[in-house]
Amino acid sequence: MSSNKQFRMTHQRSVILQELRNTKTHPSADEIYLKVRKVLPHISLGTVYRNLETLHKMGLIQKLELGGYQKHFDGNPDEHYHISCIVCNRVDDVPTDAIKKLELSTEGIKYYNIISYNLHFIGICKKCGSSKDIK
Amino acid sequence: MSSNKQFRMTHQRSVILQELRNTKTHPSADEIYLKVRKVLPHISLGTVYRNLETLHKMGLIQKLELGGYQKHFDGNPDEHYHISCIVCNRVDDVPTDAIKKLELSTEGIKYYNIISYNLHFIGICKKCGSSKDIK
DNA sequence: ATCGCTGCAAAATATTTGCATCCCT
DNA sequence: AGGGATGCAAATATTTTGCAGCGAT
Repeated sequence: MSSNKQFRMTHQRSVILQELRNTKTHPSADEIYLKVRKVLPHISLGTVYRNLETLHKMGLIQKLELGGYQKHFDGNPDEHYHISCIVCNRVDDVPTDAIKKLELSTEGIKYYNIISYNLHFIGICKKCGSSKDIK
Repeated sequence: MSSNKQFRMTHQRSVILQELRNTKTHPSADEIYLKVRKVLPHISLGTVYRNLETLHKMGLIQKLELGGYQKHFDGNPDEHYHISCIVCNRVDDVPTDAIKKLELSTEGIKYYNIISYNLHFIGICKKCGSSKDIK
């Protein structure tokens, strides 16, 4: 009824998806744009944004809204958690087994129909932590 | 040494803080701007942004980066969780006792020095859930 | 042959910043 | 008096969108 749109797998879309799958750094849209341009020099930033949104709707990638200025993207669509460095903003995966127990009772939440939750860790990465005053 | 700046409590800053403390809706910067203008008609949006940042640095308010387009602000600086509606973007507090147990083992995370974590719930609020096709 | 997708550029949003002046401490 | 804060406006930064032509199915 509502959204029966056919998604196509264009060359641009495919290259963006491959780039994300081959990267562990959870890049932002403009970082993806710069990388993809090495393969497709004429691709536009608008196309990158549109494809990231589409790939997200297709369930093939994750759109990470971890705060900060930009959104980041993750080629792994399976649920997992992230940790980001408050100094350099890098984003890493948190291995699922790092979380011993997450037991929630959402009975106290009456006004909402809960769909999911995000657990996002904030810290300082080894690189930034060891270089205290090197900006 | 590094940041020994003296913060002043100006009229504008005070009004913004009061507004946030009297509001439960976790407003965005422009919503705060519109409300504060009723008291201070000549305040500028830049001043609102600067003060929200400063009040955050002073530890008096929280800056919520819950994804989505804008940042939201919370006059309650104490740690608590939030839930937002994917339809209308409203943000509510999650009562602490709604969380039965959150037991984490962060031993699996080696590369980071963990400072904190955000637990952010996503759902559909009663108002948006009951009106299925009313946009 | 559809109809979604692309490149380009302009527009829309959100936030930051330079500067002269103001005013809290 | 000193230096942080303000108002105004211009500048950034990020993301979205209109449009004519292109191309996947």
